[in-house]
Amino acid sequence: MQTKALNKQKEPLELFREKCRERGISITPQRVAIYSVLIGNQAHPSAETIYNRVKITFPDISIDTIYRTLSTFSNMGLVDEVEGYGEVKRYDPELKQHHHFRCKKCNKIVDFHEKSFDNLKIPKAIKEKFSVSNIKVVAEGLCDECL
Amino acid sequence: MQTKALNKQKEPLELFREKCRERGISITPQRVAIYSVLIGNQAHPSAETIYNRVKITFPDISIDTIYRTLSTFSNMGLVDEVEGYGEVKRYDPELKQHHHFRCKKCNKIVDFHEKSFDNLKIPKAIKEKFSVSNIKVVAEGLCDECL
DNA sequence: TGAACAAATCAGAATAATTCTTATATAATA
DNA sequence: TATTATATAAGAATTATTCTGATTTGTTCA
Repeated sequence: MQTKALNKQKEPLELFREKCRERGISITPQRVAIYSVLIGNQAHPSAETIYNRVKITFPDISIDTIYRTLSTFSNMGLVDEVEGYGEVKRYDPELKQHHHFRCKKCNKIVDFHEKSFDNLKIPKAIKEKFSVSNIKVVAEGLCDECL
Repeated sequence: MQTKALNKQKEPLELFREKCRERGISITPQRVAIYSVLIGNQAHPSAETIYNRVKITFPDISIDTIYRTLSTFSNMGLVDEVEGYGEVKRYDPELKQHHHFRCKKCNKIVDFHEKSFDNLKIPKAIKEKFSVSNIKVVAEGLCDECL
């Protein structure tokens, strides 16, 4: 059924448009293209990766637009910047609570869900001093390909 | 008592020398100086920060030596590279299991200890596919200064 | 619908972090 | 103490990211 496949795309794009309107952010074709690349992307892409994908349909887009747009999306809460280790920035379009496995060799980040990790109690010492908006578990090691 | 203060320095340095000998890594004055700066440093310093500290006693040291040495230390398991968000690399000399709070604004990373987080069970799906060497909890939000 | 204006884009320069290259110096070892 | 492999300094090179300035484009509202 084609309808279902189409809906998968349509829904988040409509959400995107709404969020833009709410915040008075212009809906430009570039932003739509970048957001479309992000939707459902599980690979925590870098700006460079996104740039290469968007260029296919948007050959004249500038890398600066990618960076600025990702920064805008991050401020809007449409994507998260996720932990790397001093290499390049990585972006995650998954907004539901989840956790990360990270490969120490190739820096791949893999999402996983685990209910028992979703309600960890923040220690008093931290909670009293800082304002914690999110808590996640990060497992580190070697991925299947690097093993 | 001066003795106590001195011992604090002497012990980890001896450990450092041993690890170097084990691995056949030369013990150079530069490496000793860099390791000394790291010992007990809770601030997850960057290469730049370490460079500035080491330069006080070692004015001619090269930034490249700092980078190479930190990389060597990381391979030796003397320090960990810790999660940042695409800014600069950060290093952590704390080897005991611990967890991190990270400020989303100033990128400060604060260690904390919480026994109940030390034995989280890695989900089967992850464990079966990857080799996990360490698991930690990362809390994110705003620190006291940024609030 | 179509001007007007603020906001967004492109292109390329600038900056900052990190790594590489090469010649020299030094730690380890016999 | 001489030998040799390793480490270092200096500066060039590379890469990621941001900035600048001129141009274009969404959005708004008459």
